[in-house]
Amino acid sequence: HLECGFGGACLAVWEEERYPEGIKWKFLEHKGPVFAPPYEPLPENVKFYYDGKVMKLSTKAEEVATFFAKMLDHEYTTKEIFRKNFFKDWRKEMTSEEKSTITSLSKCDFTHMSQYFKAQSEARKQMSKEEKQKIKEENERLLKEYGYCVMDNHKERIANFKIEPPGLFRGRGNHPKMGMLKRRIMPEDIIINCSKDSKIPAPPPGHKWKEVRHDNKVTWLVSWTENIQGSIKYIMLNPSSRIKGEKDWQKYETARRLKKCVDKIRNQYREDWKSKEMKVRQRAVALYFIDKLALRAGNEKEEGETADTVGCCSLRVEHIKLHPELDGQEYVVEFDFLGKDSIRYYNKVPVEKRVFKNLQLFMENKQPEDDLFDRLNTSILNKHLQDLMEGLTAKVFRTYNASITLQQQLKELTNPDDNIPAKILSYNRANRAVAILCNHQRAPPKTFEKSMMNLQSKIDAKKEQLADARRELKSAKADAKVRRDEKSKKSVESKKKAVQRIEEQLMKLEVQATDREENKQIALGTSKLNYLDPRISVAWCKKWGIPIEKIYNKTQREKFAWAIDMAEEDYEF
DNA sequence: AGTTAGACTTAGTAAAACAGTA
DNA sequence: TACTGTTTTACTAAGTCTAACT
Repeated sequence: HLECGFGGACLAVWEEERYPEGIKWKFLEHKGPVFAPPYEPLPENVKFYYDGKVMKLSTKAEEVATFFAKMLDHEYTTKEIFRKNFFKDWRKEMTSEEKSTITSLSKCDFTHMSQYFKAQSEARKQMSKEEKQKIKEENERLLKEYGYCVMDNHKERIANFKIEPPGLFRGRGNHPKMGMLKRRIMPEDIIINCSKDSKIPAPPPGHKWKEVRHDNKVTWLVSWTENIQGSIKYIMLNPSSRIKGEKDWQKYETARRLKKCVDKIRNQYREDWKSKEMKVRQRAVALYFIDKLALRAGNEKEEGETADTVGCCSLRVEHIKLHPELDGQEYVVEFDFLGKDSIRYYNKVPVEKRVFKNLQLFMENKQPEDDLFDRLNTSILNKHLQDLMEGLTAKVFRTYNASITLQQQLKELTNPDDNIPAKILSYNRANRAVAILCNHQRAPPKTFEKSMMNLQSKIDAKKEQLADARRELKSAKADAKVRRDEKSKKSVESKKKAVQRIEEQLMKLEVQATDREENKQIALGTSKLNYLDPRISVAWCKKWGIPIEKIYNKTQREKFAWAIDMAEEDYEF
């Protein structure tokens, strides 16, 4: 309570009990995962052709073939790496006979299979209401049975209780493993984690779990090893759960602690730009980028295992260009690299002279593919940060800068005289400033142009409606002047109201248009969900009388329940 | 100090659900 | 009621960071 400043009255779920260091729970009971439905072989009449001739595939080979057939319309089935990886893995599933016959992917004809799946999905769309209802009910039953667990004294929602079905791997960007077969996960691959005194979930009949363990130092319920990267996948709780909410709260508290010492840290790294030690200078310049530009830390990645993307510490010489002068500004650094998810980061930033000179130094005698910060990695950087503040790591700067930006922008942009839609536009703009800072992008929605046109025609229609209403008001006024009776006075009043109402509607539409246009390629969700201290938003809503539902939908309100409960209108990040 | 496994957060996209309208 | 555009949810890949190990 001292920490949250909430006083003794709060007995919210997320802070009712403190565990000793590292202990995550005392009791954990769940039903285990839901497996992907077994493969259903194609009907006899759906054919696969090799080299122009019908060929009946073994069940295993057929299953993998259907994965490819389902993706046929996608551009990546034309990519060489995808095809090569797919074919290699597909051949592993073939019988020796199939292997000797099928030697070239380009001779494979999946079009009939593809048509069949298209027809299937068409049929699914055309299903009757009753059939759809039945499916919905089945899903609800599954959720009810497997979608919840008991952790300590609470029934909690599980985030992903379904095991990922087999299919073809498609990484993002230019991924060297695209097209590889993601194998089917069996109970024998699964590790169950639950408490000893709980009812241990039963494996499907005829199967066994790989292991059942009782580790209360971790939060996951189920894990398995995935075959593409060999990494571990987990089933964990929903963001609305106590265990996630508490962690989220902690994250923002760490960022708030950074707020208290960020000036000192900034002074420190500016000093370090002058250090005799190259390692210290590199660390200081990198930290400056992380702080100023909200770059990610940039761990090393194994070459050939993933797409070639970088973060701050892994920047290479080829990713920046130095301009002593550009467009009337001095010491401009031009960044151009692929970050997480192969999203391009492109930015031209004027920097301080010392930073610029240091960068020139770091780049001396290097090839484009050499590391910019050759004496630095995330581990060195984070160790240093740890010394500056307990719990400080590179990512805290992103959280801190995102949240502080939201708070500043809200202060700056909110106009007390605005109505609610206009205030919400201001909120979205503040949110947008953060999304731009963090480089959260999205592909422009496929229907974007069309939807803008629709909105514009709505606006035009509304304008005409407004003009009509005004004309009517005018004539009613004239009429009232002549007649001077109650009835015509009343008519003027109601016409006035009508004009007002339409004006408001028009304004709302125009605001919506602006908002949408500005948002074309920017994704607000990621920052809202992961970087913005929700208490800032809650406080803002309280201060301006905006219903919280206008800012957070149901899921978001569940995730941020702790903040909605905690924050008052005077909350300061 | 470097390497790797493990656990957890952050990320964009596709599918599903919903809401508004013809 | 069917359709269409928008919002929400599901999905799972791709990061960060710690700790154990060498």
